[in-house]
Amino acid sequence: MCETLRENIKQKLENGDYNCEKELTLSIISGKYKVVILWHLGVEGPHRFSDLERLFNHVSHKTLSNQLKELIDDGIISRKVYPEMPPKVEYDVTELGKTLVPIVEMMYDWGKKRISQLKEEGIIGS
Amino acid sequence: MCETLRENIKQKLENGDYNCEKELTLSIISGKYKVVILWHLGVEGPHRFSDLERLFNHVSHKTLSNQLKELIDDGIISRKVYPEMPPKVEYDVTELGKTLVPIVEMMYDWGKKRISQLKEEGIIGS
DNA sequence: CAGCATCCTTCAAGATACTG
DNA sequence: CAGTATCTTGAAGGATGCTG
Repeated sequence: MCETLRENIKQKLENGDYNCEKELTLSIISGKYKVVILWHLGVEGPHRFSDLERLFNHVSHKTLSNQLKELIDDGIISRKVYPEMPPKVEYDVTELGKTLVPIVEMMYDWGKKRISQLKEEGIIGS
Repeated sequence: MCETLRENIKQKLENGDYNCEKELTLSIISGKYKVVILWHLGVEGPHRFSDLERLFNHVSHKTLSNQLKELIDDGIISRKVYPEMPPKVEYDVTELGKTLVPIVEMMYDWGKKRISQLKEEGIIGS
């Protein structure tokens, strides 16, 4: 739902085709790992590529790489390369990205509460 | 990104496989029209199927129908049928759904601000 | 009016292999 | 270590037609 939804929204914006305010936000955070990436960077600070890779057990290089690239394109995170061998790259949230973190945190809190509820109702195991 | 991502998350929850708090929230609001549906129902009140259809110029019956069904499954919105001819069906947010509306509103506000910024920077037309 | 069934398109994400 | 390139696939979403 990413590359093209994102492109799509951008085009709609360029055409002044609204109803998009929320779609824009959604288009930025939609993507299997983006919210979680943002949460870790926003709450815990900068991470290296391999750190992020470890956080998501089964993500492929390419997928993680793409998600990061899109977040960079959208101005949400930054990429800092240390000229070393072996290479070291750190990702961090930008100023713009920081304004998005509260939303991610609310999503986190909501999800946590919802999971507790579901457990109390016996719908999911504890 | 919906039906199966959603199923996937549910299974992960059942297995106690975490990292999911935010994924749960995202899995519920991901879907091309869900955030916008939620916003309209949450902010403006109940809507009929055809009202919603009119809000999204190019949505197909099936797609809208699916999005609504999934939101109902997740307990976010309710469906009320009036026994009339022709049929009348109203959708509204549930109590649970109401707790999600603030997040949607924040997404709306963030998107609006971001769009203004982009306009000021001359990146998109006004 | 509301919505289901069927078929079809397209695109996000995975697998795998290679590079500075 | 941190990527890119290519190829494949599964599933979200669209189009169309039928029904109570």
